[in-house]
Amino acid sequence: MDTIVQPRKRVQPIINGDYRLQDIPMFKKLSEDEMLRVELNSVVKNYNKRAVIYREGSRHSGLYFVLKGIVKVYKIGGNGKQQILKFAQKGDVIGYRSLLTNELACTSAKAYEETILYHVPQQIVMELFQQNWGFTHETMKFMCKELKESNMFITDIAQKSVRERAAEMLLILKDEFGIDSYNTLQITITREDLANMVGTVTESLIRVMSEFRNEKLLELPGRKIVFRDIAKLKAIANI
Amino acid sequence: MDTIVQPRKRVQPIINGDYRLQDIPMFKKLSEDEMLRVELNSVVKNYNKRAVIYREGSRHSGLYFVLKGIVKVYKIGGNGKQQILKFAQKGDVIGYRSLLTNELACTSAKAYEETILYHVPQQIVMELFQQNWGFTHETMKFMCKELKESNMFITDIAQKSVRERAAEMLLILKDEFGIDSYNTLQITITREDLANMVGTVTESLIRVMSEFRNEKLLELPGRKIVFRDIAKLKAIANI
DNA sequence: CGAACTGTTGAGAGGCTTCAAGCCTAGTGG
DNA sequence: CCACTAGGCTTGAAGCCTCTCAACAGTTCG
Repeated sequence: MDTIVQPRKRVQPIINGDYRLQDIPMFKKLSEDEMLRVELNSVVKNYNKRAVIYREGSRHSGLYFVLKGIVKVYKIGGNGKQQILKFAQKGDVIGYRSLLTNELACTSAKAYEETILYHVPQQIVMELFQQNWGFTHETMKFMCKELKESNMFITDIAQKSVRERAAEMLLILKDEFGIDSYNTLQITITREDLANMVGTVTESLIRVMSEFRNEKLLELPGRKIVFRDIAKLKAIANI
Repeated sequence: MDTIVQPRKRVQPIINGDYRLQDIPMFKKLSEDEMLRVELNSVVKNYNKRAVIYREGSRHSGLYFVLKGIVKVYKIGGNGKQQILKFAQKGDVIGYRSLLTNELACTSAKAYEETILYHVPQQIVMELFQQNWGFTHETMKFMCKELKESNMFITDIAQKSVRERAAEMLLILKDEFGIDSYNTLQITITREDLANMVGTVTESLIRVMSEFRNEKLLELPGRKIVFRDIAKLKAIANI
């Protein structure tokens, strides 16, 4: 953890067009010196599809920034069923809760497709928090965003029907991952995982999706999801 | 907002045994000078039972620390039904999300009984964040605690039955507000609000409570809730 | 090519909500 | 201080939504 410059260790992302550290809001706040200190002490990690990043109840240190790919963050309920809390993608941060509280992880994280993470060790992050308010503020804002989303989700799941929640979740995925020029959702997700996001069982989710297809709101070729009538979906979602 | 000492404005709480600023974890991290600056610029506010502190969609600035009483924090769903997100009590902070993001409030807060809050204006809080890492860290840890609780609640509400969630919520209230020597819960809460916490309708919550009474797990004299068999409640809650 | 996983539909059961009616209590005003 | 009234509490009945169980089709990947 010394501060001697070690050019060999200089990481690729800063120069690679596909995934640049500068794209991450928190890193924009760092000075050149601070950025160098981060780069000298951080590691780029590659994960295959379905590889576990960390597991509920385990100890892990530092922050993980998503440079590329998608990470599924979830909890296992008492009956062994997954509840998906979010899909983190490029620019998102995971693992900050354990870092700040020194507690064991309360969620699990798994690569949902080929994923590249940037791991910054605990000591470096804590240094940045103490010396760079802009970095800290961005982190706090990110936490606030997640808290707001959690509060909305709690209210929805407690009060809306499966049909309403499914419509809403599809629209959320659309906003987060986008659609192509044919209105095809840009994330491939299994029915089971969709159900685990919505908070229902696979069969119920499939029935609702079939309803949406029959009502010409969606097309469902293979595992793709194509939006046909976003306005009506919004009306159903009640947002 | 000048820094001239104004002894007249020195607030009571610091010396009143009932509610002392020193009891709030974040304030423990402040230097004497910082504490004085806070005191010179903050206001003690009293709220009657049912008084609104802030409303969803409104703008409010600064942090509210609970010195005494209980604050109900909730959201209104699409159908107008309340979802209670938490009961804040002595030592808790509310309103930090709007402060950090400069967005409108995404929840409402109401005094649940006679309540005393300590309001610290935005500028002062932001100064403290920038100059005192201990204060900032405590705030972040508080946010992490709420995020963890949100994640657990999402998983529970998505996967557990009303009966399980009701048992769990009673145990959470017991841990947060305590019981007296007769095992009586130290918060008086209406059935409707209990239902709004659990995420169900009043009638369903009442039916479950009646079951618990018939099974000798609870006694329900008037509006009091007396615990008779905490072990069995834990078994039902599945925790 | 076959095994394992994913997707789909049907039937049935049961948990939860809705609607309705009446009782109880806490707080208010005379 | 007491009567009154509004709001909180409770139970019943009916029906819908969602889950469970089961069977089978389609897909993916070693």
